[in-house]
Amino acid sequence: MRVNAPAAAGEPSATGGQSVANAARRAQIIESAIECIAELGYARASFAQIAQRAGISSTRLISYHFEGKEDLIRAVVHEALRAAAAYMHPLLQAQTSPSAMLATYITSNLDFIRTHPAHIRAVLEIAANTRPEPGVSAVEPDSASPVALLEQLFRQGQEVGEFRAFDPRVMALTLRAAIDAAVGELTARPDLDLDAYARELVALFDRATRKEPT
Amino acid sequence: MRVNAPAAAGEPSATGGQSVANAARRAQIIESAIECIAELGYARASFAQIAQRAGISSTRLISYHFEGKEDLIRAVVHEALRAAAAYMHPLLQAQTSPSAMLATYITSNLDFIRTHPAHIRAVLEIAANTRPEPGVSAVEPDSASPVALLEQLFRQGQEVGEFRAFDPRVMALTLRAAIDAAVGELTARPDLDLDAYARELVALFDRATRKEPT
Amino acid sequence: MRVNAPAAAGEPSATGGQSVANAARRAQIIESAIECIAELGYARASFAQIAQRAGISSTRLISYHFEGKEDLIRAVVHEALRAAAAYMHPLLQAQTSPSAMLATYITSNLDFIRTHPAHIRAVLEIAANTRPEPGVSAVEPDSASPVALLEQLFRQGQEVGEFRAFDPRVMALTLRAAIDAAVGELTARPDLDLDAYARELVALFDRATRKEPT
Amino acid sequence: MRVNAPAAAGEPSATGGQSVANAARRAQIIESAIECIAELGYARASFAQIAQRAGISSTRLISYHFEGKEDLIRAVVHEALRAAAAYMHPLLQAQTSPSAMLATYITSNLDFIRTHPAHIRAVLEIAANTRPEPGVSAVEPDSASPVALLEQLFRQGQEVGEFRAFDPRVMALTLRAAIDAAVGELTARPDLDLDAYARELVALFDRATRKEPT
DNA sequence: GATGAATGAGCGTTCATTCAT
DNA sequence: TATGAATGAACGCTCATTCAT
Repeated sequence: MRVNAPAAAGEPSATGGQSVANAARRAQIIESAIECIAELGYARASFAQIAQRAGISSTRLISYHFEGKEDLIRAVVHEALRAAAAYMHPLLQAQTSPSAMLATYITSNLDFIRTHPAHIRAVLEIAANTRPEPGVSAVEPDSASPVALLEQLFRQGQEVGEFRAFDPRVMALTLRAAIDAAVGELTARPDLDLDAYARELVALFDRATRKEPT
Repeated sequence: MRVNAPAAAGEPSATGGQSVANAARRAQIIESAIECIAELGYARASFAQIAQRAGISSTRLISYHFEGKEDLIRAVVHEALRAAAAYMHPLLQAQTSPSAMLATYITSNLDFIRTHPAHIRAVLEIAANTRPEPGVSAVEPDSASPVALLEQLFRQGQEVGEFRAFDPRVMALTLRAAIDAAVGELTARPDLDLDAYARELVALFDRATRKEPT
Repeated sequence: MRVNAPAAAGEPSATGGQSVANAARRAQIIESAIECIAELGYARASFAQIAQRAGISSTRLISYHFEGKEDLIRAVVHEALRAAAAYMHPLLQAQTSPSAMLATYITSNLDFIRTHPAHIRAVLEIAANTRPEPGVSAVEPDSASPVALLEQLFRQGQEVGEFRAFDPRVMALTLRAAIDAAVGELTARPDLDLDAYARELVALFDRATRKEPT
Repeated sequence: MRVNAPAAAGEPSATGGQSVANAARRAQIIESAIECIAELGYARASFAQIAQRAGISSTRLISYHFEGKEDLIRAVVHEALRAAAAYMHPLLQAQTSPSAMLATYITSNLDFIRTHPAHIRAVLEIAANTRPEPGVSAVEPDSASPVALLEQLFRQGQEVGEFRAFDPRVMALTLRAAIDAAVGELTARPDLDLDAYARELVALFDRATRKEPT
């Protein structure tokens, strides 16, 4: 008798090759989950709500395509970060200096927020509601996390002499928090001018990082 | 003649003069709630957990002293902000310039975080998990909110010519987010050097706000 | 150690001599209970609601003056029936024939309903929601119950030859039910013409009971 | 596209085509609810009691098959009235005159009471314990209510000259109340002779309605 | 690949009542 | 005579998940 099998027989696991139909269903459920979490908040985004919004008759379909709630949440975060990276990465790659990349990071991130507010809200809800198991960020496998990437950017700027001396991790945490705070503000005030917000943040972090002219 | 009193008879309401014993119990429950929320997260901080941690026999005692969960949460937020203000206010009042107040705000806030991490974590959990009813911040009556107070500080600094021209609200949101991010970092890395963190933030926001020397 | 004492020491029992202040409090609570039951229904007429409406700070005062909920309910029924009897009895006594008494019973009862709708509604709510313990009517000590009194009236009318032969108990139950149904109709349609209703019922039961003229 | 569907996904709704197994479970739960309400009274007929009597492991199964308690109660009333109508309707249709229909209504209704006492008791309990929202009978969609149907019968009898002039609504309310009172009497005295009771009521309402011979 | 049926645990809340002054 | 404080039990309801096709 099977006891501790992680996935039931006949059900697609989170990893490994799914069929095309499988993948389409998964994407549909993930999309529905993103909307639910963004709109209702993490706590109220139950399987029932997600299934209903996805036009699915039974919550069973969710547990069929995902190993459990945790698995679904992981997929939601993965999808949101993937979409953000897909939008921002090309723009960042086109920049030639760390300071230009910093400005582009802020601007393109707020652009992404404008076009994908639900994705962002969902990730923030999840991040706020998921207990970090000791030493493990629940959101990301750590080294590829947004904060780590920013840290790396700041370090590069310091190495090439464009940025002053500061703790790259503190600066990275602060920048991420600043951008995430813009999401909260946008939610509270939907008519917020994100372009102006971006310009403010660019100026703020430009002064905060730039090496003073001699 | 009172007709539609919102609170049930025989139970102390949230407002109005409680007896000493009453107030002590309330404080005990609030303290227990703060610990629970900080430790378990908002979602898992059930009445059962709170009662258990408070050494109370039944959850009924909580509903007896508070009108409902919402009322308890409100009391938790109120208590946490009150404690923070009680710690920071005297120090802020002792400063004579906006820039000095800014540095003091950051430093004293991180000091408070060090000594009252649970209070801070609880408020952040609550803020993250409470849907803001349109136009109404669930956490505070708005005008006295931490962000609004910072906004005022920045405006004063601009008026006296100490700070450069920037959007005071964006700066205020960013500073609050930066400090709150420090709480998250402290949770993930308990050995974090908060003094160093404070120095980094002071330098960061000093440069971000200060009018350039001519 | 006291175990099965029916009433706590120092507390007035339901029977026996209360002081004047005691009686006044009891009356106040009974009045409040009547209003609550009539307005909210039996199920929602909790001690909390009753105490609140009575302007009493604690439900403890109710359990102090009454042995328990059952005792309070009994007092409510007793008071309502007493008030009805006090109103109707003199009018009934003034009648000289059973048929006149029948008409007066109907008319005066609907008059009482008009002036004391809450009393009537409360009794009906209680009657509907109290399980009759085997062989015992929960509402009344039986022999003095409204139905029993009507039964006696019908029997007298038959003995003096005014009423035809019929089962007095069926007729009594039907008349009581007919009058109680008027209360329900009045609740649903507050503008109901009770005088007309009374005339209809008088005609109905006059024909139902009267011995046909030869 | 469905957006605000009231029922949770994955659970069968009260309306619409259920599967056979679904319908059977629903019927089983309804039956258990009828017995519980009839036996314990409305207030004590909790999900726990109903589930226990139905031999169901958890109350969750009830919330699974019904949208909530209100929905279950609605189903109980519907089922009871349906069963009564199914029994009485053919017999009523076979009658050719209003007065014959009146007698048949009384007789067949008491017959139904004899064979389905729990159904009747349950409906009466529900009717007594459900607050009628202003203008809306909680029990029935009004136009098809038992009282309305009787009203129509009396009106027809008046039109064909069989019944005297009286208010049809008062007569209808009185007849329904008279029959319902028989249920109460049967509960208090299980050995009641319902045939005799029916004969008494037939005679009573025959005299109450019939046009006097000239 | 998909589904209906079923489940135990937990939620916040309300209940009448008792304890201790 | 009156009261605040405290209590265990029960309520309807929602949760993610498992069983059996």
